[in-house]
Amino acid sequence: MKTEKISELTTNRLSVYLRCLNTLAAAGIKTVSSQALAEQFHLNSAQIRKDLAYFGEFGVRGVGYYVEDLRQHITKILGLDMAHRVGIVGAGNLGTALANYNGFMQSNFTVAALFDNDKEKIGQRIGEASIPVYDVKKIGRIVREEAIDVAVIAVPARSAQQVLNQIMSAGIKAVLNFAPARLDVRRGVKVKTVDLTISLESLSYFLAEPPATNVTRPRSTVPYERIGRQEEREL
Amino acid sequence: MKTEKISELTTNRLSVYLRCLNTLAAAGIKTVSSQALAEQFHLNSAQIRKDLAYFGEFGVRGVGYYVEDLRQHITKILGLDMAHRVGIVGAGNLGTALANYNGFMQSNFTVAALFDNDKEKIGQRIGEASIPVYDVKKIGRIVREEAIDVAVIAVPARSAQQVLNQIMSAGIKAVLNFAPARLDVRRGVKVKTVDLTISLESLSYFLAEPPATNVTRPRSTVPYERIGRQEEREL
DNA sequence: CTCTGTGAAGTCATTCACAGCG
DNA sequence: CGCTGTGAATGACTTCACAGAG
Repeated sequence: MKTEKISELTTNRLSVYLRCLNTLAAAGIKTVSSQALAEQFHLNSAQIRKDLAYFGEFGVRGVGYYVEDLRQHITKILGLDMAHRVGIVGAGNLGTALANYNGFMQSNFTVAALFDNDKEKIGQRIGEASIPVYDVKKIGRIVREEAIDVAVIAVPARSAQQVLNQIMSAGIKAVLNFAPARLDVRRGVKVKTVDLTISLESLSYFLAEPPATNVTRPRSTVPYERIGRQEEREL
Repeated sequence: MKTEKISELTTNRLSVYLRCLNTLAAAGIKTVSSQALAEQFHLNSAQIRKDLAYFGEFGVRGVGYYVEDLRQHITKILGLDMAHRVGIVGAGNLGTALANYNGFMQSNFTVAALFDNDKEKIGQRIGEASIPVYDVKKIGRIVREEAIDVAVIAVPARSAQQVLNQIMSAGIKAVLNFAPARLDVRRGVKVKTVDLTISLESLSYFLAEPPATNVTRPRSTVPYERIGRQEEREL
């Protein structure tokens, strides 16, 4: 355990490891070596050990890791032992789809509010969970009242910066952004951008490529689609 | 121009450059130097030049790049001069939201079909564009009939591999996957995964961090949120 | 004897810095 | 003289390989 700075690549992989451990736990597996984990999920065993070693010595030499124990450690490290409350800005197609998306809950995230500037939508309630839609101007107040700590930007690119500014002013420190736009981010705030335009255009390049430069991949079966040195950059 | 292998990071950035050039063109700017481009959009000028130089010598020494000319070159390189037809598998919240999403069209993508296994949904038509929902079993035929060349996976994680297999059997070579799952990919097929679980859990880590390791960012204003060596890995 | 934790080596990406074209 | 295109330098991430704990 060395107190270096933790790369985002590492935290992304911790999330993957956690998912793998959940699978193992569900299958009743009690212990697992880094090598077994690597083989089963197409990861690299040294990388697993190194990632984990940043946070402590969780393994037992000659044995491996205790699945349940490691699961709890990673949950704690990722802060998933704390509940998070999410506010989604933009109650359009994407925003409402995300509000109904169940994948949030599994990681201890609850969608507490939607925000929009459309008079028609404000005051409505969305989905089975009946999540209220507030005026986007009230972000500050609602964030406080609802103890929201994570924001999602699901507005058109042209409004994204303005929305982000309001979000940051409300004191939110973690933002998931779906707008295909460059955003200026205040220090101490973390924005993760999911840019579908870039993803699609990059796929298009792959299709456009004349020869088999396509054979960039080392194996035909790819490790968890390589959460490695490719892709998953900040935007 | 050296015919090396092109990294996905480069193609991602080409998409960003294209977006920047569109902004410049809309503002009536005719030429731009790599340095001006870098400053305005928080990029690195050497990287821009290097990325572009992979594909040819588009610049003019002493002048820079002709905006319109470069725009067309990048459009061609990314294969965005060809129309793409998209099939979305999974007509749930996310799938239908994506079907209605307009951002696709701007890059010459058209959503031609949705697929689902829910009898209730099959036969319906979704959204303003009235996109038909087909039985997921008919992927092969519809892909042929509708000349679909890009697939989107918007189904639960447990079905994702099976769906991908059908997609690959239908001859699709480019896939955008939203299922938080490890997928085994056949050689010659490109899968880009957008894993919201990982994104969220990684954000959670940031919130959980006790000290200011938060200050990972070099500048307070971040270059297009750094499509660099951080994030944007394959999953 | 197995498997972790980790220094060292290797690989890949970004940035620097400059020769040389226009 | 300004700016591109690019080799060289730097930096970041991954993988190797092994000492040593259990």
